Amino acid sequence: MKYAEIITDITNENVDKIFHYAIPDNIKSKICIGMRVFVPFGKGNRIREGYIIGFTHKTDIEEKYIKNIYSLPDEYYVFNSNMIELAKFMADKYYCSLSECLQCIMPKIIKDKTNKYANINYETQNINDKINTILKKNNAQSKVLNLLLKNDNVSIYEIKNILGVSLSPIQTLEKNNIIKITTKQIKRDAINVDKYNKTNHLKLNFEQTNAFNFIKQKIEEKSNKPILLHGVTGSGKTEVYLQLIDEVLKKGKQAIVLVPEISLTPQTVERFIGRFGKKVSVTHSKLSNGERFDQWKKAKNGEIDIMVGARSAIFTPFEKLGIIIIDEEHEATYKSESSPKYDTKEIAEKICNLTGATLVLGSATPSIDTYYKTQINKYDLVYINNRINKSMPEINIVDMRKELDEGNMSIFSKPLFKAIKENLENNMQTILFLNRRGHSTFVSCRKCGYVMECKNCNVSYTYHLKEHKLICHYCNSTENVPNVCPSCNSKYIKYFGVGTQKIEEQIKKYFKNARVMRMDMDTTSKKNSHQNILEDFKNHKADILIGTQMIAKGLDFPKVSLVGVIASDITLNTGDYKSAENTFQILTQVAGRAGRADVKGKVFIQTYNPEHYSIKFAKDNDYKGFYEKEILERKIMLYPPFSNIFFIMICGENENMVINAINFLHKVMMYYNQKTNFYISDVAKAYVYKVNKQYRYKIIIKAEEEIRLKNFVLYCVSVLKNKIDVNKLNIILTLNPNYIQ
DNA sequence: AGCACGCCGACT
DNA sequence: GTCGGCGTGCTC
Repeated sequence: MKYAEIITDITNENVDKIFHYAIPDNIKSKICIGMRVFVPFGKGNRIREGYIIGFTHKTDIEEKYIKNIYSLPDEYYVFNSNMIELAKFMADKYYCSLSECLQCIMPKIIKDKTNKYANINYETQNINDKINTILKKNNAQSKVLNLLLKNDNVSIYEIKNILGVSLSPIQTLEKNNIIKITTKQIKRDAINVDKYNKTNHLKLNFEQTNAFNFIKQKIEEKSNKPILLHGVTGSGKTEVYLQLIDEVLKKGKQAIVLVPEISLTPQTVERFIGRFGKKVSVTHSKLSNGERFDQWKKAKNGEIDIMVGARSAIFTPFEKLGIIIIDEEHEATYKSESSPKYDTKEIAEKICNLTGATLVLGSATPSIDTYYKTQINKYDLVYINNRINKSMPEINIVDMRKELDEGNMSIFSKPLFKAIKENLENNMQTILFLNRRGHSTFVSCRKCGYVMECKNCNVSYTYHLKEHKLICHYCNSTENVPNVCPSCNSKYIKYFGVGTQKIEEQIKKYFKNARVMRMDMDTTSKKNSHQNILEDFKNHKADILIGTQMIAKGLDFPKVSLVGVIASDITLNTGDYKSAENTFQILTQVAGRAGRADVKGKVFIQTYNPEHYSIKFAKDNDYKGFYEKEILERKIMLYPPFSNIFFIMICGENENMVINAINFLHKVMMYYNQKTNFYISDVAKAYVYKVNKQYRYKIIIKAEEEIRLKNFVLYCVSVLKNKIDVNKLNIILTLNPNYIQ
């Protein structure tokens, strides 16, 4: 083949296409698909990074315009052909450039693989004169200086590759203080496998065995239908995963296991490493790029066979992938919120189609979308209806309106208060769940109604007790609490609403001897604090754990026999079509924390909407009932999975420019919609319409067909970009977003 | 995205 | 007569 097909690392739609380069003889024997290359690009022939996605012998470009590949920086390929296919799929599906997708798949450190960087040493006396001496000579040193004069922080590795020089001129320049070489510290904490005790397979019960056999057979049949494992909380799904992975390993294949970041606790890691030891690697967000790269290489070289990690672990480059397991598949974090806005489940499905691996999705509360796919026979379904050896917790709904009628103005209803008291007396542990951090929701004046708001974002400030400050949850700006109302000068400026801090304060007030811990964004910002809190609570160093949704997932604490949900209405009243689904899921998940050992658990759900179906079905632990009701609602309202929702937001500091652009876009859409007949909303302010001084306006479009909808939006946006200068604006396009903003 | 080219106004 | 503003258009 005469030419290499190359995608540059530039992320811009104008250059999002294949460029053809000739292959010089000296690299012909080494070059292969998926390798990185350095190529001269553009009029200045600046050296840029590129990726080989194919070879060809024909091109429309005249021979004389074809340039040579400059060099190959790596000895190995970064992408195999499946990954290139995957990147193409992503670029098309998530409307972004191929370059962006390739760079999303590859480990970030590859881009600056070495940790030594060179710069001109401007601290040296008469540095410019010294450089000019050297530059006249036209030797290797002058080449290096020319490069460094144009670019800062060039890695030694790149200098050698780009210029084709040896280390020697670089060393000489350093010795003469012309350039300075700095070393970036890369920390490598490999997992110490030895500290984990080896475990063996546990005996599966009837339902687990059934699920295991079902999936095992699908793997053997090489079925390319994904399988949903619907198992109630505490049903032992993880043990099923472990034994399935063992089956896959026996066949010489490899496994990827995805769990939500907050479930990636030491307990989870322990289960996988305890069973499979050195074959397992774990990635999580706290790893450095260097550590991540180590794992990537190990996976590529077949030194490990199992990767456990959060969302991005889906791109682990196993050559013999046999199974992908996505646990807690309903979790919103599986959707990337920044470009490429990929859905991990869709990516996983694509990878399985490309490699023949089997996709297993697991959840106690499957997403409506996924469950729907089992009902229309796109996915297989297998379930575990019972906990391993215990009964489900007893769930009580508390009508907070009645409590108020009876004169109870406190955060805790009488039944919950009594249960907390009894539980403390029995020396058992309690979890109190509230989906909101901070102390109070907002600070307002009882006399004039003035509410303290953030200056940058139009949201009310949240009062934080410990800092005694008002904190904006959108931009993190803080302000002191006023003594008098800034509007009417009255003293009656007060805190309203409830946050986790307020609950902590109240518990300490009513239960003086109780040991209380709080777990939310504010108490877990330090490294390991998350693990430390959970570890301490597990060891019964506290009686009551108060927390936000990070305590709702997968924790298994035998002494927890009581769970209280303080205000279930918070997730219910978000104005999102998924609010019922989210409420049902979070209630079921948090209730599942109660009574996992030999004590029957009790759950109290406080709500002002006791009749709401999401709360009722959660009480009865009736997923199927909830699904039937919810899917009907979705069908009537034409919400996903019966439609696709496109969320378009335009942001900018100049509000008039934003309004101007979005109104124009709306007009274009209405014009072209005469043919397509989609549902198009009016232009509206985003829920939080000012964030970080940026004004935000939105349009929402609903349509049944995903591809037509996407093409429609992209076309209309291109019309907008041609007619109006949008350089100072940010146009955000999201198909089926997790949340409407 | 960058970078060069190019076509107008201000200044040595 | 030259320097420099950034609008336009191209990149194998």
